[in-house]
Formats: sequence, structure tokens, C-alpha cells
Amino acid sequence: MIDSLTDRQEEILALIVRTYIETGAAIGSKKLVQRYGLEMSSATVRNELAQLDELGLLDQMHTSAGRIPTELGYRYFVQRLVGEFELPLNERQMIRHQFHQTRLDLDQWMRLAAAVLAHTSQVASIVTAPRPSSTRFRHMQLISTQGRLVLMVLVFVGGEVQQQMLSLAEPVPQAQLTAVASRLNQIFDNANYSEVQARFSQIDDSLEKDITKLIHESMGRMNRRGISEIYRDGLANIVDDRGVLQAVRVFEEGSFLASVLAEALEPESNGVQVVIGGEGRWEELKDCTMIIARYGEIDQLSGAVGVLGPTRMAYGRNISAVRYVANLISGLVNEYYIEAPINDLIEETTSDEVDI
Amino acid sequence: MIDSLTDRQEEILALIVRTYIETGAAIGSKKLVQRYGLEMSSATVRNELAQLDELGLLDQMHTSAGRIPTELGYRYFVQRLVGEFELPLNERQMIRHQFHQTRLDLDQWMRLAAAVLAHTSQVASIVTAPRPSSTRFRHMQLISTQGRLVLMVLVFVGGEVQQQMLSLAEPVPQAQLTAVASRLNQIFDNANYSEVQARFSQIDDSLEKDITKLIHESMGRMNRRGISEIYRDGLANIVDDRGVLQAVRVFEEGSFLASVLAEALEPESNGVQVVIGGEGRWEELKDCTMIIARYGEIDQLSGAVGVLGPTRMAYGRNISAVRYVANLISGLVNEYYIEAPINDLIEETTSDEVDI
DNA sequence: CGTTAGCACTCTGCATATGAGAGTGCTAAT
DNA sequence: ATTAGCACTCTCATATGCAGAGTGCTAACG
Repeated sequence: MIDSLTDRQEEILALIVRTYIETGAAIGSKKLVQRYGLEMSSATVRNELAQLDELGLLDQMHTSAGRIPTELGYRYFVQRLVGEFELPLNERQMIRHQFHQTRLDLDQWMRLAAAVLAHTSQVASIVTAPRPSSTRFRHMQLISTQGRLVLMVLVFVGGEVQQQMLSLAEPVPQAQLTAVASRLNQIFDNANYSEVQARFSQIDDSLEKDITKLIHESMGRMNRRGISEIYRDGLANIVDDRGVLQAVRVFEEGSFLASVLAEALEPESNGVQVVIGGEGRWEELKDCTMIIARYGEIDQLSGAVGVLGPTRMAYGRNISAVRYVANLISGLVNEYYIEAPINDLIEETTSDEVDI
Repeated sequence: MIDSLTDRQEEILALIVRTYIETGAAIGSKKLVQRYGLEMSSATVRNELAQLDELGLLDQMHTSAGRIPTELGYRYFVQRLVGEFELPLNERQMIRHQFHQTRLDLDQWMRLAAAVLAHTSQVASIVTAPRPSSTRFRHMQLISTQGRLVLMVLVFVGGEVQQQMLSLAEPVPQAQLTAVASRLNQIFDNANYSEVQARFSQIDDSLEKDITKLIHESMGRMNRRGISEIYRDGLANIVDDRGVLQAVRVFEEGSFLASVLAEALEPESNGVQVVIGGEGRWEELKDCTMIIARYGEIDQLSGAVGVLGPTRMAYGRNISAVRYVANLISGLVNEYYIEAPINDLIEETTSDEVDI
């Protein structure tokens, strides 16, 4: 990294970067001295600019266009010239206040963190849920849903929860499932990935073996994933294109989507719905269209699938795609979450797992 | 809704809509007959166009610019002219195949559905997880984490799982927690929101009462929310702005974000990191900058917060914001997920709940 | 009466020219 | 080392002309 800059060069570089960030326009020597009342002439500044240019810290679009920072210029600025900046007290208080108002709920904290960052930074934000450095088993529960379907809930040290549906070879009463869970909970208490594998030999029962395999797989996946769920917010902040902005806002704003889905997919409305935005209702959807369909059984489990895009989209194709996927998921949900399943595998083992 | 169109008018309207969707350009009478080899002269088409224009189905930007569909035009087209279209067989097979390759995992299905829709429709997609029409209690578990902290896992009929951290007034041994859970599981088996309230009188123990209140609240929240988690994908499809597109892609692509976070936040790197995109590594971040920081205890629970935006962003302010939020969350996570808490309320009841 | 050919008209988009403004690099003087 | 001065370059906004596309209208046709 370059470090042969004089104080004056650094000053000028910092001013250029700051001005450019603020205004978005290239700035030249004259404007610079004028704007900041510098104690030197524009010619002097020009000489310095030429040097900064040669060092690759500044760039100009064309011969007479003023300078803008290069990537390297930004790097230098960030590393040595940003200076310490503290969020104003009232903003800090506001943020603190919001956090203390939420329930004791990790998910909410994460959402809030993303929202707060998006709001104060005016760009997009990213937050990941906390994860322990290595996954350790804490607790598991097997809950019979119906027929041979069993919901397995895994809790790991640190509070992460994973759920998985299993389809057993034959129905097993809840009492037995509870017994299995209780045994495995004892055996694997606080075990990490390799310890689960090590203690596998202590198990005789075939059902317990199968379940253990799944636990082991699941822990392997978590370890490999490395990062847990990612929360995002404020995407609309970095989209300035007028046309798309609206769509992005709608897309991001969960509550709005929810209301559209709820209203458009009322019980009586069947099949694929096309919501063309612009008119009275759906003002927010100006120039956007949603094609949505319900799946599942309305009085039991149901949800929605759909697409959102500019009004100018391929209707025929997209209506068909939405319908197809909705039907497909209806089938899956019916098969695995509502009726008894027909196939009798416990589940194909994803073969990228270590065999234990 | 207008329905006085002649067959020929419908034909012309459909052609205009289709052409506009395909090309994005306004189209006029001459081009129309030329392009589709219509059996009439452009003058005839012009007359029809004038009528469709008057009916408000078509619009023109200026006197001699060809027509484009109005919102109403799209509506008419969608309702009566789209025609049946079926996804080509190979696409259907492809989609089906992908679904049958995944594990028996609802979360994965939802993600896949969103991905598939985004891909085939070339616009953005939205999928909501299936929800039962009303929330019914299925199972709960209390897991002591440390000190007075307890993780409550709620399972509802249909397979939805909710987790919540509780901070009890005093430490309670796991055995007792298990007993409490088992009692409540019996009492509330298959109960819906109001039934939980009704059976509240059967409970004497104060701890059990508190827990029940939380369960009731949680079910209330779920009922009120109406729609469960929303999965989104393909946002990049509807952003055509060159500059922002890259940022949107990065933002959407979880795996890429994960790799940046993982690499930039290596154990030794402390404090706030500024990743300026463009150079060799982070090629994908061209013209984008990420400001990220780790929170939590590196060897215990940790995660990351950060912002993503154009390289031209307010560094001082944003670095400060990221640092502040990271510290705040560090504090919360440490307090509630690692060490014993200091305050001794079970949790403030959010007062918008019915009192039971 | 519906359809068509023809025509004048309008408006955009593109290319071209022009001048003001901004910024630069260089040289010579301080 | 700094600065004033100057010639030069390049963009941007504006004006102008022209080709192309499309329209509406009228009159003729079957």
C-alpha cells in the first residue's frame, strides 16, 4: 500500500473523496479551492492532483472532467483518512430504545438489526444469526404427526433449532417415539459431530440407528454451512432506477406482500390470480403485476406461490409456470404433511455424508 | 368490464399486447400487418386501433408513436385473450426432477419453489410456507440453557415450529422443566387459541401459568400474522439498471454473501472491516463496498452485521453505525445467550394480548 | 357499408454544428 | 516551492435539419 503521501496530498485526497461521495460529481482543482477555501492556488492543487493521479488514487473520465477516486483511492481513504466518527447521541438512543422494546427473541433482534442498519446507513444491510463455532447436540424430539410421518425437532447448543419431517417404514406410536428421543438425548448430550459418530456403537435399535444417522447428517450440514440464516433489508436504498424501485419496495415489504396475498387469495377465489397494479386498489403495484396461486388444502395446510414483475411480462408462460409449481407443491404437501405417504423408505440418504 | 369487442379487435389487441411484451416497443398499424401478415390493410387496422384507443385499451405516447397497451388493455388481455399455455414438457420434467431430488424438508421445498419460479418466469418470485387455517397446539419443550435461561420450543399442528428464549425468575432444574412441559403437553393437546385460554383454569402452578401465557401469546401472534414466512427469489431478474444489478445479485446470492463474510471475518480480524470490491478477489463486488463487523464471542456464539452499497457511500457514518449495532447485539447475545441475566422478570408481557 | 389507397401532417430519433463552461498541463515569473 | 497565465481539450446543452414511423382523414371501390 502506498504511503508516500504528503499531508497536503492526503488532505486533498480526502476532500475529493468526501466531495464525490456527497455530490456524486467529479470535482476539479478550481472548485476544490473555492468550495473549501483552501490556502493555496488551484495550480498548486493541480500539481498535487497530477501526482495523486499517477499514483493511481484518482482518475478522470476524460481530459477535462475533474477527478474522482479510484478503487485504490477509496482504499487509502478508508484505511487512513476516514477518521473517527460517532453516531449522534439521539440516533444511538433511538436504536437502543428499539432493541429494548422487543421481546426476548433472537429472530426479532436480527430483523431489527437489519432494519436499523438499513435505515441509518441508507444502503442495504446484512445480518447473520449467531452461531456457535461448532455444532453440539442439545436436545431432540420426535413428534408423530400422522401415519408414518414424524416431525423431528433438533435443538443445538446455542439455541439453534432445526426441524425435519421423516417418513418411517411403518407407523410407530408416540410413546415409543418419546422413548427413543429420551434415550438418544441421554446418549448424545452435548456431543459434537464426531462424538455423535463415536457414540453410534452404543445403539442397538434399528429405528434409533436410523434417527441417529439423520442427526449426524444434519449436524454435518450445519457445520459445513458455517453461517446461519442471513437477514437482509434496505435493498430499496441502493436501487435508484425509478421504474424498478416500486417493484423492489413491494418485494421487500413483507407486510404488503402478505396483504396482497391474503386479499387476492380469498377462499372462494380458485386457480391462478393475476393482479395488475395501478388502479385504485394496489396503487403501490404501479406498473407491476403479480401472478399468484394458492396451493394445499384451504381448510388444512395452505400457502401461496407467485411471481412479481413488470406489467410487461410473459403472461401465458408465467401463469402456466405458477400453476404448475402450485400443483406440484400441493401434491408434496398433501402427500407428506396431510395424508399418509405411499412410499416406504425412511428417506434417501444424501450420499455426500460420511457413512457411520 | 368492456365486452363489446369484435373478433378482429380482439385479435389486434392480442397482437399488440404480445408484441409489446416481447419487444418492449410501441407498434403501429403498418408494422403490425407486415409482421404478422394480416389479411387486411394498415388503414383498416388503423380504424380498429382508433376504436381500441377510445375504449381505453390502448395508449400512445405521442401522435405518431404506435400503440401500447394500457393497464385496462392488459386486464382485458389476461382475462380473455391469454389462452391456455402449458410449460414445455422438458421444463416440467426438469422442475419435477429437482423437487424429487431434495430431502423431505419443507424449507428446502419452499426455497426450491422460489428458485424454480424465478428461473422459469424470468421475473421475481414469491412463495409462502404452508400454514393451517388456525393454529393448534401440538407439542412444547423446555430446555434449560444456562442459569435462568430456558429455550422454549413450540410445535404446532401442521409442523410449524417456534422457538423463544425465556429468562426465569430463578434457576429451575431441567427435570422440573421437563415435568412442566409434559403436563402442559397433556393439557393443551390439539388446543387452538381460545381452547388454550379456556383450559387455563386447570393450571395451578405459577411457573406453568407463566409459560401458558407465553404459549397463548405466541399462538395469538401466529393467528394474527396470517401468513407464515415468505420466500423470495429472482429479484435480479427485474432490475435492469446496470449499476445496481451487481449489488442486487450479491445481495440475493446467499452463498456469495456467506463466503465474503466468512473470509473477511476471520478469527484474527477484529473490529469493523471494509471490503471494497473490484480488485482481484471480490471481483463480483465491482463498484460495491461492504462494511461488516463480527459480534458475539468468537469461540462461542458469533455472527456478523454489515451493510452493502455502492462504493460511493458515507464511510464514516456507516462504519460507525455498523460498529454500534455490532456492539449492541454483542451485549444482548452475551447477556441472554451466554451469561446469566441480571434482570429478573420473566419477560414483559406485550400488552396487546388478551389477558387470560 | 366496410375496406382500402393516398396524402398531408406530426412527432421522434439521429446526426451535425456551435458555443459556453470546466478543467487540464505547461511555462515562466515570483 | 508556488502561482499566474494561457492554450488546449472535452463535455454538455442547445439549435437545426432530415429521415422514418405512424396517424387521421378523405375519397374511391366492391
